[in-house]
Amino acid sequence: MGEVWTSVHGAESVFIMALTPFQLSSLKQMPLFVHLPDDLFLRLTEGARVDGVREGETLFTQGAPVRFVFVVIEGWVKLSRLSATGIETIIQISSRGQSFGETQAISGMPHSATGQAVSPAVIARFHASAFVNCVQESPKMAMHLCSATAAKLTSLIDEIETLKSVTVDQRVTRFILQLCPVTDGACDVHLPYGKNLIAAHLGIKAETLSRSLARLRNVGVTPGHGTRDLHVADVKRLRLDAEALVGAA
Amino acid sequence: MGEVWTSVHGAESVFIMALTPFQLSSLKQMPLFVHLPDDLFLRLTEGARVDGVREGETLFTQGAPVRFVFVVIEGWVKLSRLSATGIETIIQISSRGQSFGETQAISGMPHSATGQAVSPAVIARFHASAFVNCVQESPKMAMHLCSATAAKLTSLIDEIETLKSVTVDQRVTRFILQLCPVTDGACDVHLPYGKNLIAAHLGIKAETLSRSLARLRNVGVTPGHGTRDLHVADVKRLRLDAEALVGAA
DNA sequence: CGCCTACTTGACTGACATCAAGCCCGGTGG
DNA sequence: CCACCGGGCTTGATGTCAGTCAAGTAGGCG
Repeated sequence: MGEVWTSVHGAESVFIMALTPFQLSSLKQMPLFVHLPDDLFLRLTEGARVDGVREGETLFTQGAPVRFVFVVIEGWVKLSRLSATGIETIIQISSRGQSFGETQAISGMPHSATGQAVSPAVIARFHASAFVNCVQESPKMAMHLCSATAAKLTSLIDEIETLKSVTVDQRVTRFILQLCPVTDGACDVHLPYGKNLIAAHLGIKAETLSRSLARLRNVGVTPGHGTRDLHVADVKRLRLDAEALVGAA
Repeated sequence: MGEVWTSVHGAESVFIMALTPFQLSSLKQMPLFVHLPDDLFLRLTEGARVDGVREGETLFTQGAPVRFVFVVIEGWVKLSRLSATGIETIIQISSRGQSFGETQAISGMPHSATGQAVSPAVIARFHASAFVNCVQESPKMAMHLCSATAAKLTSLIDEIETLKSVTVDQRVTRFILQLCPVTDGACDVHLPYGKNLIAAHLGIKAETLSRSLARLRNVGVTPGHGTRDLHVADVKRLRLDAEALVGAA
């Protein structure tokens, strides 16, 4: 799948005005659209476009009116907020299948955060008005939108719980566990973006992350080949260790 | 308005099976229902009930299937989570107009947190199935549900930002500012629940809250008559001071 | 090959938690 | 009205963990 997008990847903001059948079928698999009737889906995608965006490119800005609904197809997008005094807080880092702006498009609220690519990415965008029409005409679409939003709410609640009640080592461990492709045994994981960004995402400083990773060597998390690669000796054990640390806190 | 509910307040879980006109009109004003067509609203409230609940009463439990959609009419409800090791994390403390379970009712997910009254309260509850029907039949209702959810998302994002980037004194200040009935000049505020709970809500310990309040005396926040009363010398100045503290961080 | 940036490591500081008294207020009973 | 308790709140002393500042190292890209 990735290779088909590669041509887009390399280019700088290549705009594809007419979606290829492959792009359409990819989009259709996104959580927001899986159960959408075909006719509505086709109408929705008529004004849509898919583009490759460069790392660092800003998709939308906190406080700006919602003109598009975005769906991440490939790559990583950072959701962040800038406080009055210029301090950036990372709310979430999202990838494949995540969408932005749907709820605001409906409610007419402005974007509540800024979205920025933190890797080369492929992003689909729909006109907000088309999206709203689609929801208005299809109760089914509305229901799925609600479901998608519920999932978002849950993930934010998780985030709050993590921030409030979990030590640094645990947060780092959870983050690594999320990246593990298996639930048992050994595996290698590749960090999807730089350590500075990971640290910010976890609500800590890069130095602290570094120290934490050093401590985690005791529980079988060792550096891999590159600086962005880790080796986990035993995923299941790591999960258990993470729980144990909670008890200690 | 409060006085009409008082009779309910005093009683222990008095169930009112048929809603009074007054209760209906109160409910109609809740964010979730404001723009709902009258006929749908009436159908929705047919199986609904409004009850007075005692302090400490649990409305729903994390992980349990969603049987009702709740709306807080009076009082305070604590949303919390219990980790595997028995540590409670407070997600939010909600009051008048807040609702729970709507999105989960739609998506079929279980409750993602536990809801418990932390003061005597008046709560409306609707059968989840009736609620879902209502949404299915009314795209308008679906839209408003999305709006309500968007507001929730935003408030959780605020919470995350606060937890990640704001000092204790600031969090305490923000909390007090939320309670101020005016935006300018002096005022008295009454803390809606105990300091232990407030501290947990702010993600700190009771001792830390106490010390923070002591420090805030320098910016015009002084103890009032009771232990749950505070006097704010100048709300506007307090707001400015809160910003200033951000810069220092 | 060399630079530049990202990452690591160390020493120090500071903020919040923890542990431990003590205080104050609200309630109860004399 | 006062004496007395009890729990929530406050205050102090100390510990711990993460942030800060600063130096050094290594990996990646030209």
